[in-house]
Formats: sequence, structure tokens, C-alpha cells
Amino acid sequence: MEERYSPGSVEKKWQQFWNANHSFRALAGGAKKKYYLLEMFPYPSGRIHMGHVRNYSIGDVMARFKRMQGFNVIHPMGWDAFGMPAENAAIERGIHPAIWTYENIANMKAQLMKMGFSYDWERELATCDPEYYRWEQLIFLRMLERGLAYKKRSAVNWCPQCRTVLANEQVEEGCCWRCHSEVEPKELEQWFFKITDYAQELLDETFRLTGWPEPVLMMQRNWIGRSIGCEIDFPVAGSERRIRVFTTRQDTLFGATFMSLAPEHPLALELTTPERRAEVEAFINRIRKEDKIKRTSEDYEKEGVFTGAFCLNPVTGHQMPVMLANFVLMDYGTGAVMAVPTHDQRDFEFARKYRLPMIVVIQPPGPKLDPETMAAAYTEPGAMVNSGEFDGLDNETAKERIADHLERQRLGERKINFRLRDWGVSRQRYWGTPIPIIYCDVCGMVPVPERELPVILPKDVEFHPEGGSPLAACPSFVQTACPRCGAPARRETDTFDTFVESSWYFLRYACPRFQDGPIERAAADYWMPVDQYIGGVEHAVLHLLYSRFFTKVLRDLGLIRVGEPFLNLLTQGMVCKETQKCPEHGWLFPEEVAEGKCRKCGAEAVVGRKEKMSKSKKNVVDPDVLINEYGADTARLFCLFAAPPEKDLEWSERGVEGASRFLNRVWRIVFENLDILRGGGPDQSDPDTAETVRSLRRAIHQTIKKVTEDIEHRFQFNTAIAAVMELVNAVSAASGKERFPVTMREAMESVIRLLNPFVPHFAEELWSALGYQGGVEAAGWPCWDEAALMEEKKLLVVQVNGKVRGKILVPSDAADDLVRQTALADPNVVRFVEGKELRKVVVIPNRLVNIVVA
RNA sequence: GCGAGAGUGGCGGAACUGGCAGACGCACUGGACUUAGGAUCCAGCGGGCAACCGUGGGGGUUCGACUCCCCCCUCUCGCACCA
Repeated sequence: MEERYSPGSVEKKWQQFWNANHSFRALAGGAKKKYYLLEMFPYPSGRIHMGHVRNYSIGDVMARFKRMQGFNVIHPMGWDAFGMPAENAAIERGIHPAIWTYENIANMKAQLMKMGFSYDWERELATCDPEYYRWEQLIFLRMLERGLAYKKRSAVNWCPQCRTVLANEQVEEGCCWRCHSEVEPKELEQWFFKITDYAQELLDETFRLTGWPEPVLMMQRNWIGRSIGCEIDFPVAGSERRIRVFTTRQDTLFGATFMSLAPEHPLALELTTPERRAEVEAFINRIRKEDKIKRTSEDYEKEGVFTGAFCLNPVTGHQMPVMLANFVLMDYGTGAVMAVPTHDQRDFEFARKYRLPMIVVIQPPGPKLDPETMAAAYTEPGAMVNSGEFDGLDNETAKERIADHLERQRLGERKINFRLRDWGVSRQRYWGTPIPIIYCDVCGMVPVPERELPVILPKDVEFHPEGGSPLAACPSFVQTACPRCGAPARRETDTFDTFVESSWYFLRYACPRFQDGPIERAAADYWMPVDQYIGGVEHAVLHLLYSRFFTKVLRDLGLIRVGEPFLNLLTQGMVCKETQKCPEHGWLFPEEVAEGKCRKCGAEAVVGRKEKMSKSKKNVVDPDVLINEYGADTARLFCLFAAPPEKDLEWSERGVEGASRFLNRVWRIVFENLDILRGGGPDQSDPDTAETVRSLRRAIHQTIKKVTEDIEHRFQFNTAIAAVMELVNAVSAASGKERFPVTMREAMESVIRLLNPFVPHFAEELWSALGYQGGVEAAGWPCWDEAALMEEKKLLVVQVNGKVRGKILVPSDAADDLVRQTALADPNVVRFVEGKELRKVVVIPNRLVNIVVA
């Protein structure tokens, strides 16, 4: 027998084999159907973590499975190589970001290779390569021409820690998504991409992306946040000015009794009367100073101030005091809200506090609402009252009628409003794609001419911990000549948000070395869209929304055909592990705990929840350690077996051992039976053997069917692997193996082929041990034989009043009558039926019998 | 508050269109082989002596419910004064 399974040498051997044979090289064209399999590319932080191992193991199963099924699979990998950590390393350790990044890429690539993932490395790309970002700069110029990129001065989210601005999507609960420091508002001139132009299409398509998980689509819909209503003008009393509001409740217009403006509203000070001025200014200044967290927190007290001005309700002519209210947001709608205290809870609270008038305009069925006694706003449907010609209508109908009325009278118009804001892409950082713009005192803002691209990131810059963009402090970069008039001019020193690079990398994979443009049309048309995309759910509204937007833009620029990048999306869960904490010393590494006590101080270590692996919580497992100890195949098998992909995976050392044990078991079965498997004659035909063969063959083909369906339709890798384990158990339990060498071989060949997507090195080694050359993948995915699945006899369950009381063996597809007779004759069943009135017998063919007695 | 998802043995998780609850694995228990076993193999393994009881809790539909319907509880995630 072969010596023990030693993953190290087996894995090295087959990685070399795949490399030498270019096994995973993807070429466009041919008779096979294409299949684009993609996993989210990593940021080159230096080392892969278990999240990567899981993500890429899941992807590799699909890639190998589809290849075995005869698809022309493209499975690329690359590097999301721009970003802050490289720049921080430069500041802290004096290493240039480029050197740091490329060293990390080399290390991580070696790690990925050791995992045996089937990537076409010939398509590898790094976004920090000028050969990549030059095309991004070109795309930007095209967007600029079309008005899809523009610059404006506005309040933006500033992260003091990262010393740069952030897009709205990158702020989580008022904090930076990367470093979690509190974000401050800052008034800056910044570049934006006009994602709002695509809001409707981005929303509409979410209803057609049937291959996406519903929660992700829901998150995108919420983020886009479409609402239908009206914009209505309210004339200011004694002035030509108008205040425009957006409302979704135009049916409550007759109940609007005051006006609420955002403190930042341009009319706020203008409308204020002289005697109110001091108070209003104080209010505005106070609210301005409050940070975003406070202003959006749950128990934020509703406050306001009266401007002294009035406007007129356009349908009733009533005077409405104009208030400033701290809860009205300037960047949603028009920054002004018509207040209907009877039918909006916020307005209700506000009106009670400042003793503002209330009029009920929607009556629920039952007791009549009285503004004097109402305890809360009434927001449910009802009948219109106090609303002139609209009285008596139900409020939903009134919504339409009033909208019609406003449009006819030119008082307002129907309007669809989105929550989505344009994507701010300027970053005041060095390690990113330079924005190809030049500022000339004479000509103003001038785009860098195409032929001068790329604008290359200069190498000779200085990094200072106290901040300031290194690019801005680099005269050789900043100083240039105006492309239009030749006068001395300055370059834009902001760089792009790194989400810009990841918004189109999947297109560049189709043609990574293309020299004549960002995307080679034919290659993209062949490979796109991505058939299966796999990554973490944390990108639900960041990367995944930006990528969809970019794909649409590139389509409209005529560069590609598709409008949606990812046909099917799988969002895998996190990798979690138990945490431990010392009251004194905080989070503890497992080795800092002995017998439940902190090694430093002896205090009781608190075993915390299972949390996402993170360095700060000291609960990470290094994939390298795992690979060295158990091998890549065991690491992969564990990740795939312990939980279904979309759920969180709980780390378990025991689980890893179990995975390893299973592989050893299969290894042993193959080598202990190698003579039978390689040299045996035909199966013997004695009745006992024939019966064993029949049931074993049934098990083999049931397993093939189940594994195929579990992978293909459900991504249920855990149950697929469980099914193979069951088959292995059945083989191992079958006695007299030497009497059926043909079936033994069929069984073990099936096991090996079915395991290949999960544990490819292992499968290759056993496959070659069986005497094959040229790899398992060439053998293709096994097909199941329907005939082998047939059973001549079926074991049916017999229930009495829904409880299992016996089992009977009947011919498959036996007539119901026969099944019924057999069931009633079963001695065990008789015990429970005897002496009772037989009410009913339910026979479900090939499943069960239920006898109902009184 | 709104939206989405989830609650099943000691643990991770199965159970596809309503049809044997607990596949598979881990842990555990007993045995075999052994100088040894943290290797391997065999057997057992939801609770209860039993009748029976068991899929977060309570109702319902059904011959039959983890699965469908109604109400409630808990947890996770996303959004959060969006007018």
C-alpha cells in the first residue's frame, strides 16, 4: 500500500502539473458554451485570510465543476491594489506604497497558488498598474464629455483619520466604513459621478436580477429610495418668492398649517424678519455645529424657530408660519417640508411643542378625529374632509386628483424623488488613480488630452503623518503646461475613490493586455456578463451598486453590449470564531488563556460570542498554518462542508480534523483495494453479489444525481459532500469487495470525480493511482444512470393516525390496493388498528400509508 | 420605527413540491486491535423506565406540518426624522 496521504507533496505535484499544462487558460471562442466565474478580487494587504480561503474555495468548486461539465470557463484573479493601507505603510514604515503593494501581491499570489485555485493567471491584473488605470482615466474623460462626471462645491463627508472625503455609501452610522472614526461635514469642491441619472434604471433592473439574493436587491432598492409625490410651490406672503416643497402626501395639502425649512435652506435668512434675526441666526449656527451622528440619532430632540415670515397654502390661502426645523434635511427633496401635523408624526410633535395650528383632513372610519385630543398623527388611509371639492374621496384617490389639480393650476407637478445622491469620487490621497484634469488660470478647467494619458502617479513624493496630499506637495507633478494655451498650469491632485477601479475590473479581465482602449469589444461581448459572481455581502450597496452603474455608463458610451454585469450573485457568510476577553487586558489570543484564565493577570477570561475573525479581536486563524498542517485540500473541504456558503462559517479545529480524516479514509480505501481497482476481472454473478452490486450501483448513481443537483441548483456544497461521504461509507461497509471489481471501480471513480471540485489535488492523485493520465477534469463530470436508480421493491412507512407503526416492503409502483392490503396485514400495524373503526386509508405511492382509525 | 433573514440534539448542520425529524460531520460512551493511542475498525448516541413527548411560544388548516395560515417572543443584518 502507498505510504500515508501526505498533502504537501501531492499538492505541489499537481500545482506544477496544472501550471505546465496551462490547465486553466481561457480562450474566447470555440464550440463550448462560455461560463464567466468571478470572485471579488482582494485588496493586497499582505496575507490572505480565512475569508479569502472561503470565498475562493466556493468559487473554485464552481469553476472546476463547470469545466468538467464542458463549459469554456474563464476564472480570473487580480488585485484591487490602490488604497489607504499602502499609504499608511509609507507613512509609518517609510516603504513606498508601490513597493509595499507589489511585495504583498507576490506573497498573496504564492498563497493563492498553494491553495490550488484554478485561475487563469495569464489574465492577472493590478489596478495600480498604469496600464490599468490609464483606461480608467480615459473612461473618466468620456464621462466628462457626457456630463456624467462633474465638479461641484458641496458639503461632503470628511474622515479626519483617513484625511479624505467619503461617498455617502461609505459612511456607516456616521462613521468611516474603513477606520470607523466619526465623519465630519466639510465644504469642498469635489468630483462626482452622476449615478442619479441611472437611479431609475438601477432600480428597475433589481426586479429582473433573478439570480441575485433578495436581501441584496432589497438593500439596493432601499438605498436608491424612490418615492412618488409632488413638488408644490408655496407663495411667501408679501413677497414674490416661493417656497418649493416635495411631498408624497399631497392628499394632505389642505391640512398644511405651517412650513418647515432646513436650517441650511437658502431662503432661511432671507425670509427672516429683522426682529427675529438674532434668534434665527443663533439657531442656525447651533444646528450647523452639531455633527451628523447627533442630528441623525434616535432621540434627537425636535427643535425649531419661527422666522417671522408667512407663506400661503396654495389651495386654501391660509397663512402658514415659516419655521426652521432641525430635522429637515437640506439634501433630500427641496430642503423644505409642508407640515401637516395631523397626519405626520414629526410635524405633530413639532406642532404640539410650538403650539402651531392643526386641521384634520383625513377621517378614519369610526369616531371622528379631533385635533385637540389627538395623541398622535393619523397616517392610515381614510376619507377626505376639510378639503373643498375633494371631500368624501378616499385619500388614495385624492392623491391623484390633487396632483391633477396642482398640475392644471400650475401650482406644482408630479415628481419622483430619489434618496440616492451622486457618487463623490475625489480622494485627497496619493495611492490612487490621478484624475486627469489641469487647471489653467486662463482657460479654467482643462481635461488632459487623450494622447497624454496616462497621467502617471509620480514616485518621488514625500509622506507626512500630519497629512496633506503628497501629490499636492509634489511640484514636479503639480506644475505643468495648459494643454490648450501652453501657459503654466496646475494638475488636479485628488485621486479617484478606489471603488472606481473595482467598478470595471471584471470587464478588463476579458482583455487584460488590450492596447487600444479600455475594453476590447469582441472579447467583452463574448465573455460578459459574469455568469456567477461570489463575494461578501458587505458590498451590497457599495461595489455592487457602483459596478452596475459603471456597466450602464460603459454601455451608453458604446464600449460594451451588456447593461448588467453580474447575472448571478452569491454572497457568502463571514468566517467566525470564538473570542476571549480579559477584564484587565482586553481581547486575548487563545494562547494567552490557560485553563480559562488570563495568563497575564490570572483573571477569569470571558468567553465571548462567535465573531467575525479579525486581528483586533485576536480570533484569526492563519490559512498558512492550516495549509502547512493539513494541506490545502483539507482547508478547502472544511470551509465547504461546515456550513452552506451563504451562512456564517464557524471555525472549528475539530471540524478541520474531521475533513482531514475523511480524506485519509478515502485514500486508504483506494490504496487498500488498488489491486481490485486496477486489475480485477468482471463482477461475479452469484445472487448475494448481484444484490450487493445492485444496491451499490443505486447508491453510486443516487449520489451522482444529488451532488450534481446540489452544486448546480443550490450551492449546497455541504450536503453534496455529505452525500459523497455516505457513498464512501456504503463502499466501505460492502463486504467481499474482490467479488465485484467493476462496481468497486465505478464507485471509487465516481467518488474521485465528484470530489474533484472540492479537493482537486487529492482527486488528481487518486485518479492517477487508478492508472489514468491527463487529469480528472478531462474525464468530465459523471452522469447518473436512471436505470440504476430503479428499485424493484420499496420500503414504505405505515402510519396509524399519523404515527409510524410499521414498515412494509412492496414492489415499486404497486397498485394502491395491494399496498393497502399489505399495510393492514402488517402485524405491528394490526396491534394499533385492532378493534377500532377504520375511517380512512391514505396511500401515497412510493412514499407511505396512513391508516386513520377512530 | 421600517425592511429583510433566521430560530431544529451537547455542537456545526440535513430534511427539495406538506409524507419516517435529526442525513453527514464533530463531541461523547462502550468494545476490538495495540507497548501505547490523540491512529484505525466495530457498536451506540434527542428526552423519558414506559405509554409517550419533542423543530422559539400559542392558535389554526390537513389523514399528515420543521415545511402552509394567523398572533406573539428572541436573535442577526440593512436603512433610519427621506417629508
